[in-house]
Amino acid sequence: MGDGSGRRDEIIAIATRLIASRGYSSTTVRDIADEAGILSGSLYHHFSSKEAVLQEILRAFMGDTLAHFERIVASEGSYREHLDQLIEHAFLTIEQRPDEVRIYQNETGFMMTQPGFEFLADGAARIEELWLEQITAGQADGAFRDSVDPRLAFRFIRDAVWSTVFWYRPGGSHTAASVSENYLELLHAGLLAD
Amino acid sequence: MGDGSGRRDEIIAIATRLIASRGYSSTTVRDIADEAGILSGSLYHHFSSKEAVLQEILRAFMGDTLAHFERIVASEGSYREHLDQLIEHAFLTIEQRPDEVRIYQNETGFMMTQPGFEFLADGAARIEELWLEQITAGQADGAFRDSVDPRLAFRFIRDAVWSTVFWYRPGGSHTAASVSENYLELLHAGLLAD
Amino acid sequence: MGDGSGRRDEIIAIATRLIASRGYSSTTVRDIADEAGILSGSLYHHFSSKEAVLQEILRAFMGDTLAHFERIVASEGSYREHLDQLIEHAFLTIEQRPDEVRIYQNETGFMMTQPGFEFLADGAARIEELWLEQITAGQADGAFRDSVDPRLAFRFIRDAVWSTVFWYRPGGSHTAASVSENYLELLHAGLLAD
Amino acid sequence: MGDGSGRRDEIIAIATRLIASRGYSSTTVRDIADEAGILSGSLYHHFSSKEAVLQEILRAFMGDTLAHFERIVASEGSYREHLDQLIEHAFLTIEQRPDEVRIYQNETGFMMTQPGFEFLADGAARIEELWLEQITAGQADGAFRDSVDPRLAFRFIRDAVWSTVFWYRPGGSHTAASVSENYLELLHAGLLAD
DNA sequence: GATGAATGAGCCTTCATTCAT
DNA sequence: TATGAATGAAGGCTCATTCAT
Repeated sequence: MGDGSGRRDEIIAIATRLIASRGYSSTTVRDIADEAGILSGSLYHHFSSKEAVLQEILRAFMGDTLAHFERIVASEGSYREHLDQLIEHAFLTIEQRPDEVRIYQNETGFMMTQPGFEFLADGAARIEELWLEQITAGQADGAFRDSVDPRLAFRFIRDAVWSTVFWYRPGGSHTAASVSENYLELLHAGLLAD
Repeated sequence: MGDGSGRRDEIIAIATRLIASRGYSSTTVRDIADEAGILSGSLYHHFSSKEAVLQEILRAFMGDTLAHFERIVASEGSYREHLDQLIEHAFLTIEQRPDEVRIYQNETGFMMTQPGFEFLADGAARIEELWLEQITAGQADGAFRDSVDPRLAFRFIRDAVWSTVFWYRPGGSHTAASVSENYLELLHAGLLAD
Repeated sequence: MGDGSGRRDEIIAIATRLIASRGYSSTTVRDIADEAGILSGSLYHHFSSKEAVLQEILRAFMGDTLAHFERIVASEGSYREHLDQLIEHAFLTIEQRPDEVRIYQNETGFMMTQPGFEFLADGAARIEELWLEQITAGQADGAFRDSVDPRLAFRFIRDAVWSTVFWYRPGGSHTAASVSENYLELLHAGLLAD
Repeated sequence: MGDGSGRRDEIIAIATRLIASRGYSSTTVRDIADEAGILSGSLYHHFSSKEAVLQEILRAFMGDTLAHFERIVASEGSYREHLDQLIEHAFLTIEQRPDEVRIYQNETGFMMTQPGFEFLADGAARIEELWLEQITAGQADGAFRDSVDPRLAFRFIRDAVWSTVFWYRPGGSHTAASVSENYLELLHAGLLAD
């Protein structure tokens, strides 16, 4: 990752920015080529199709995210610490690679079922499995409230956290860290006063 | 609402279903016309443009949602009760009008800035304001934990709740009511065991 | 001519105004119907087609013009007086029925060859014939310079005069009468000083 | 002028012929593409829109005409000689580039006010100015009859001369030169015998 | 006379993709 | 690697016209 043929990486970077802001189907091959300073037909020397570009973007994102998640749950620490780290890593990703997160959030739903994008469903399944293990184990050892369906808890957290990419803007009234902190507090203890 | 000219309403219903499942830009005027049993050009007897169809769908949805929300906060009850009712109404809407919710979730981001869709930004702003009033008032009277930024709390809830439309399917292992119940518990008391 | 069924005449009047200002092919049946306060389909109770409307406008215009021209050349007076009267009548028509003149000038070229519009070519031929008689006769009796091809003289005058409809606007620096006067002087004696 | 990219020039030539004979709005992009032996969509590789084609045709015509006119009035010679040369150049243009003249005559009225076609009004204004200078100067030095409004004289000549494009056909009973000669005589000395 | 709904043909334009050079 | 030209399919939309009510 990173040793790519220069031009290819440039194009991926441009495509990522464009697709994140306009959506995949509204971003044309010409848009991408224009910003790369070449003709649209010339893109096909680097990628076999428009879909292949998206695939590459999503595959890299999914791979990295999964790898990080696996590393976290494999590390030392309590289930609660793991959960917090998973969440914190999500916020870190949103801060560092917002375009990829936006693309993932926007396009994954429609693409997941397309041929060639099976890795999306597979990855998502593995991620859910991995979170579920932490939550159920944490419920079993008394760390987490066990009246809540683990699957629902996972989706609750996942959706709340990753959705922040659509409105969080660095330089606003919150830093990524302060959003993370607030969210963790809500997640830990809820909204009701003690 | 309800007195519609029959054919128009039929077309809106078809368009709603199609746009919800394929996305606005991937749904063609021909798709809609085909399902309505007419030629694509004939759609323009009923609507001035494809965008006008989307506008009508979103406007109705936004209007109804806003009206319900206003009614809830204007009703008797504590801030906490109001918040719970707002959330429960969201889940009810997701159950009863999932296609409209899906469309709203998917298309609002890109459309909000388009001319003719100003009502989206206006409505969203009013909704945020209305939730914020409940949260801040509830913090002031001690019902809600006041260490959390009300705006972040609102977005946290909003994103977690409305996102369920993308994966909740009636007839699965959860009813809308049980999802609602689990989410409320998490929201109230958090994930950590007492 | 003139006793028409009210509604018909209204529609003809509207169509005349519209076609004069936008051109025949850019004026839609809907444009006309809108201004008449009816639906476009309802126009077909009055006219069998869009072309029929144009035909009626042009037929009336051609008929009136031809009738006037015939009356002039049949009246008492010298060839030169006749020629002046023909020209003056053209200016009068431009002042009183500019929309019809504009339509005639714009659409006649393309329409003349269409089936149903043979009256245009026929009328134009009769008009040319009628002018030519005056010019050749005037040349024969010494009133007109005979070094000029009569046919060219006719077209020269016709084109110069009728073209004024495209730029003459009442209320400007010239009245129709003063334009007529200037043109007659140029036509009589030319631009060169004596 | 002349270095054009081959294909582009071919297409412009085809479009010029077609638009001249059918009118701009009745000439379809398909018509043009068919004659060029390509698909209609392929035209957009060369031109950004149908309007852009018309714009290019008219811009070239206006530019050339204006340049010639400027050269004439800047040359040595009396006002009368200049005027005659202006007229003769118009006839030459009609003979050599009749399609462009036809398009200019037919479409300029409606297009002049469209965005992107401002050069038409600008050019027309400059041409009028340039003719007016000759006429008024010629009146001042006694060459031209000064009882005629120069503006009316200009329009009289302009309309009579350029209108010939609609009926002049080479190979008929007149050559362009003989039409030119007759018109000049009429313009110089009028129709009345001395 | 008019409405309301629809037809059918066609229009301009966009876009991913291909391929000879 | 890139260009330049083109394809082929489709897309949103317009418009004259028809016809049952």
